[in-house]
Amino acid sequence: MTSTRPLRADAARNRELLLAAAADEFAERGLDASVADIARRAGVGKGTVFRHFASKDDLIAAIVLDRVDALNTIGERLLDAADPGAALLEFLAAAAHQRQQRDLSFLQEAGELTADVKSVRTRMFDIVHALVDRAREHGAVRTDVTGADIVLLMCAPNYVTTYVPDAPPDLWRRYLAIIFDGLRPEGAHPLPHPPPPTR
Amino acid sequence: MTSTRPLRADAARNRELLLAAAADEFAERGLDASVADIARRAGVGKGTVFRHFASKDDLIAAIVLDRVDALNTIGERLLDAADPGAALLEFLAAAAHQRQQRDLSFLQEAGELTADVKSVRTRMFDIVHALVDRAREHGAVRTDVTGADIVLLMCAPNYVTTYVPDAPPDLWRRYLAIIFDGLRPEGAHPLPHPPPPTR
DNA sequence: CAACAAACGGACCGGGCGGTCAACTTGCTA
DNA sequence: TAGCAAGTTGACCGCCCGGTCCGTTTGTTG
Repeated sequence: MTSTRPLRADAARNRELLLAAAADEFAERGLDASVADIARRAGVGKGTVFRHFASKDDLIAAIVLDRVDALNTIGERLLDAADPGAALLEFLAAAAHQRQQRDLSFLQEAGELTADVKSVRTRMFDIVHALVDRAREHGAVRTDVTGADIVLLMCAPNYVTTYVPDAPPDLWRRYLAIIFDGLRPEGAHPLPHPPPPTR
Repeated sequence: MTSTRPLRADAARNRELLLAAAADEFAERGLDASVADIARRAGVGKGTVFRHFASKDDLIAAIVLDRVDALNTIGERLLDAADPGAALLEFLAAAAHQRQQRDLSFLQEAGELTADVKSVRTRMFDIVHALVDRAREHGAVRTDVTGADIVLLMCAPNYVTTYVPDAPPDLWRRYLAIIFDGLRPEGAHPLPHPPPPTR
């Protein structure tokens, strides 16, 4: 355990400024927004970025960690909701709400991951699987979809809206509704391909 | 009209090699695969790339044009199919089949587009709208989805599979089926957000 | 308030990118 | 088959990126 003494006041403030600026910049310009731009947006020098985060990937990982962790907290709370179908829907809404798809792609793409990131990811998978299992048992979701399916479909609502310029901020709700209707048992047609492994 | 005299034999061959190599490279590595890699894969020098295409964007545009055009041809053929619901599904399958989502994102993102690209795009929108209208009138698709919705959802099946490493090549069929079930009238729940404008 | 470590900032570096160019090769045609 | 335009090539250019480094500033502590 690296017993780390508390940050100096200005350093702590800058760290938060950086995280916020980076999140904004990534949301606007995608993951290849430049470190220099992020620093400028936060009002600090570029060197400061690397004082707080070992590399750009490290900065991204810090953001992802925060957000997936927040999502996990929501998910865990929903695990004993009265209506499992509504709980799953709410979880997916929460995921879409904070443009989670970039986080997800980072979680998958990044070659080797920190232990932190790995653990938060498997925890998320577990939660999704549990939510889906409960919803399925409750008859709220068709019997042939798995947790792995939902993990993949999770960021689709947000993704499709990236194609419309100046999209209204909650257009994703429309596509989440359509996709969720496709997950319901009513009117389900058999699926032509087996699900991917759980991993 | 630039009345262009026919290409020399080796030049024509190299052009095809380049288009094929670029399509492969873009499919594997995404749109920021380097021009140098594309040239190497095609077995030509880097300068040759720029003799055939004014810029990297121009090369991308040429590929997109080809593929969207091919898709349009399929779409037009499907316009007078016996079963409009099946026709729409088949169109979406054709779109997913050739990893159309990168094309789509280029069509939308690229700031200013060639007249060619613009025309092929509006033609595609028209075709999708016609397919959807027919399917809706036939009762194969819920009444509250529009052509614009389908244009957006078109590449989602492919997109979601990009997250699974070593995905089986037609895993997208599974997610197309789920999404298409969400488009059917049976068991449709009202949508919480109006559709985006047609443009 | 003195003094020191912690934090900061921006010039700087190496590398890879898209794109250019001039010397060289090659397919076509008379 | 001779000659030339069309085509090819890879070294080269300028640019921007992630990351480093060290002289300077600043919060903290006794």
